[in-house]
Amino acid sequence: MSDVYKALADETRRLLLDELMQRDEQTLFELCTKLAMHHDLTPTRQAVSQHLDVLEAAGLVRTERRGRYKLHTINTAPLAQIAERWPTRRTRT
Amino acid sequence: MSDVYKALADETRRLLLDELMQRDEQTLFELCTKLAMHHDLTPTRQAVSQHLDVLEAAGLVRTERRGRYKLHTINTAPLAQIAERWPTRRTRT
DNA sequence: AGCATAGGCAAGCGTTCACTTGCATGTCAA
DNA sequence: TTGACATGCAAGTGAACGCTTGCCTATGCT
Repeated sequence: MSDVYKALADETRRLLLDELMQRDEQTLFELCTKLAMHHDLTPTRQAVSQHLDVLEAAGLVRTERRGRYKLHTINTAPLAQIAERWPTRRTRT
Repeated sequence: MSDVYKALADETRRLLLDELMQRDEQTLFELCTKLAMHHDLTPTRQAVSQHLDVLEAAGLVRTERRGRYKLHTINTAPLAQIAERWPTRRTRT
């Protein structure tokens, strides 16, 4: 779980998760394009690739090779555990 | 919210939140002691103080001065927003 | 085969971060 | 008032981080 928190610390990685929420199974180039179009971010392809590596190592992204394409899919499971660790205590009634 | 994610990136800060979940209104020294007792961590007082500053800046900790004591209390509200940003999609039925 | 496309590897660079050290401020009790 | 206690401020250091650059591998199409 330590890797999950570190993965979320970067804004670009959070935006990548946002884009994957919109649609699963996106390639590196698709995600690069959307960062530029939706968020005016123009990091290099390698930078985005490294971000995706971090997300995958944290278990937040699953990948699948299909021919020369590598498809990325979000996995929200680790995120649910964050809210569970520090649950909002019930207001005394 | 960006500060919230960065605040959570450090393990010591997450443990501080854990301790504040156990009991609110703890002083800097109390938290230092608990890090040592419960987690075998012995950072200096200043290091812990800086961590608490980060947590406060992120809105995850509220403080109140009472005489020479500064009491720290957790605020879980920002944490709930994390799970809301990337909700687990319902499995197709 | 030849070429374009999609992605991978690795070194280098500047910044941020966590931490320590040293000193200063403020509060309370005797 | 004096001393002990709780906290604050600031500079310095080493490591981690995000990013770029340059080159390499692999797949698919004509």
